Amino acid sequence: MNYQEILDKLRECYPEVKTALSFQNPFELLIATILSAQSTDKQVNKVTQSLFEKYPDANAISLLSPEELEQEIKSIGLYKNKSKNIVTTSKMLVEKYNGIVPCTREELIALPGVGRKTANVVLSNAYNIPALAVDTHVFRVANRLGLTQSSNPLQTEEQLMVIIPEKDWSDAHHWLIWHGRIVCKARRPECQKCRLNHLCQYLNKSV
DNA sequence: AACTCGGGGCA
DNA sequence: TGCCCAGAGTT
Repeated sequence: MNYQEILDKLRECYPEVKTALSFQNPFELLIATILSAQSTDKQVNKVTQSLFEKYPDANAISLLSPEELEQEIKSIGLYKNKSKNIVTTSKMLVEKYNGIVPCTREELIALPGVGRKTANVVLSNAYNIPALAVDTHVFRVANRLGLTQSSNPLQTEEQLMVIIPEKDWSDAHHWLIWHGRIVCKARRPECQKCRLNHLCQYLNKSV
């Protein structure tokens, strides 16, 4: 399998690296990424605009009750868990890190609501620390294209980091997500429109 | 490994 | 009306 050919094709298909959650500072990116779990980026962007206007930092959100935060974010779904986690996370940021989002994977994952994928997003996008975030799209698309042969997201992450140059980890994350959302969808992938179908095994084999 | 959280967008 | 969404925590 020619990995480089697939990666070149992805870069060609998605030349400008699009980030659905384009947040400037680490705190906003962290909260937006926690909120994005199983929710669409449209839903998240709609909620975060007013949220960060009223409560711009960890200290402000740490003073809210989970019920108060629920009212701000209830339109995105899964809001009870997310409200509780975000308030607790904000309190931990204030108490342990002086309100600053930490920049190690271990410290990030220790925050409630933050798993490996969210931690990697913050590391790579907010702190420019090389990390390859694997979500459901990346996991599915990388397997279908034959970039990986993986049974869980951590395996996908490890295998992709071997194949892809470190400088491209963040870009590759976005290529694979965009491809997964637009073409290589979970249920009804549009293989006839896919510009990688000539070198993809998913069309001929059923994965 | 399976289950739960969930309102809103869209066909 | 039914299906699905930039995951994480619990059992």
